[in-house]
Amino acid sequence: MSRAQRAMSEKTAPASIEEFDARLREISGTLPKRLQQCAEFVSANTDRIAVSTVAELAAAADVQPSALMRFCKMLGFKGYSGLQRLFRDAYSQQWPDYSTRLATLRAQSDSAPSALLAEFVETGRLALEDLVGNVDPAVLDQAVAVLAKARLVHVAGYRRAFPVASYLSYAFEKMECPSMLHDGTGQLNQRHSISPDDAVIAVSFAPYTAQTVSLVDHANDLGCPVVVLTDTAMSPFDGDNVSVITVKDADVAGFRSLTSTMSLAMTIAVSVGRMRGV
Amino acid sequence: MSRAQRAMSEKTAPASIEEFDARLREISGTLPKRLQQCAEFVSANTDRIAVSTVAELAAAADVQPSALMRFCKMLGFKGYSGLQRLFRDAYSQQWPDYSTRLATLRAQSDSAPSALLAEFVETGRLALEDLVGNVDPAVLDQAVAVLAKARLVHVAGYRRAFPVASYLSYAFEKMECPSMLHDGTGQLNQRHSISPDDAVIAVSFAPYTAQTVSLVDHANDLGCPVVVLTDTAMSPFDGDNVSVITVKDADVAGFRSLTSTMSLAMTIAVSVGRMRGV
DNA sequence: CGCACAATGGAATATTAATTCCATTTTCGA
DNA sequence: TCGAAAATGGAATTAATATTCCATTGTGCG
Repeated sequence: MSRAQRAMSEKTAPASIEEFDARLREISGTLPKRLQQCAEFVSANTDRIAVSTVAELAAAADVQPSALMRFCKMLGFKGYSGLQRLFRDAYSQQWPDYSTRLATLRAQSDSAPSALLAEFVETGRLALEDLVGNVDPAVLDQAVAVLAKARLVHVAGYRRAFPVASYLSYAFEKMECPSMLHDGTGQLNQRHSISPDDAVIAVSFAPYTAQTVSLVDHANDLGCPVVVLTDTAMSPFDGDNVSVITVKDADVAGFRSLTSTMSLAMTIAVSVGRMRGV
Repeated sequence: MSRAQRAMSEKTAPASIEEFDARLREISGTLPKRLQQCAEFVSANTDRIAVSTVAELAAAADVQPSALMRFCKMLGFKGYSGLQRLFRDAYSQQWPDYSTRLATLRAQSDSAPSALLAEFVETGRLALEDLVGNVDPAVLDQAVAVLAKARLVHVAGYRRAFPVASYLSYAFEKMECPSMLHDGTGQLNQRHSISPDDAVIAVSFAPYTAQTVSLVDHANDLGCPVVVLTDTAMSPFDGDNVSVITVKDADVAGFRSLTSTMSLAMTIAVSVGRMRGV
């Protein structure tokens, strides 16, 4: 066993990305050539660790798998799997398993409201961070353009999507964009007010309210462009004139936090307002 | 081999996330129970696919690994590895950390909407962080206790506070708590339905809608306890039976992001529901 | 009601990937 | 320049993981 290896074996494995970075900086420079090569490649490609095998990473770094193994041990890990676990967890711990976490929450039946608040806040924060990485600017631009061109914007969203719809409607009103909220009051069917010159923005989450689905289909059949904000790719919204934007908004205690959807909705509304204002 | 499985085997595997989504939508609904369960879980947790083993994903979706394998084949993949490869390849694009992605989004000078989205997200995130530190658990507990004791909860909030009020109303309905949304439809004045056995939760931001202020005063005069969610300590809500919770929700482009208020409102609603459920 | 076929769970097997081992090469001090 | 220790590459071994298979359960139809 080499001097360097002996030196590391006393150390314990990094427990976070920060510790990993620190350790890397600490040993960098004291390493033999091939291991230095590993260090450089790894620190420049941390994103690949979670999704690559040793063989792949070794090939990409132009070293032998065994060199990478030695490098991992140098950092204090038991092997490559240890290093990989760190990066996989860092990525997916962002979206913890809510079924299990909910169980824990329910278990502490005396759970104070403030614990629940923390849960909502944390979920909302992660949802927002996720939103930034998952929205395609091109799709967003296109949605805004479509809505800005419309003579009248129809806003639809029922049940838990209704708060978003109503805020959209408020924003459009404030910016003096002609819009109409399909609120379902009195079970009146307002869809006959939709014309091909208009546009529709619909918000809907699983289980997709039948009324929303049929409204979207109706508009699509008329040749009226539709923008849908929804939760998963499994949504039943489809058609030549329909563009779908998916937002992941995790549930807490059975209720969607709506933070991401709200932020996205406001972005669209304000952008439309600005574009029309010009 | 089942009919469904035969049908898929002719198809070729999705080559992109978009194709994957399309295929998922296509077969969804025609699937047997367990495979539908896979479809739902997978489409709601696409981010986990790249970093999980079949066993892990199956456990999280609460199905057998073999069910997940059948599901993969249904989509046209040769096995789980095929599906995983698709997501691993797409993984690195969304890896740069939050602040990097945010900066990228902001910098898209050709696209005003994405810069605005970055703004909304960042503001919302800060507001959420602020919220946890600034809400007094004791006040929160007291508010929950008051609402949980009520025979009927009146929910009020107009204009930009209305989305919050309507979501509160939705949550109460779902949890089977008797509640009434004062929505102002037809300018009808619903305040005479308030009795001293009830409680009111009102949401209002500057400039405080007169209707909300007078409703709160009315309830207070009746001896009916009131919880107000508002923005500053300067709000005109006051009275022996009134407890005020302030939430700081920053503006972007003239519009409140509502993320904090929504999170707080949901916390209260769920806590009330739980307390009543006992 | 019972038959046939589809769906499912779980264990057995095959495949792939991680890890170790050792022979060979390189480095460095005497 | 030689020898010893360190470093390295690549194959062999071991562990983990994906995949298949089959017995059992559920379901719809005659």
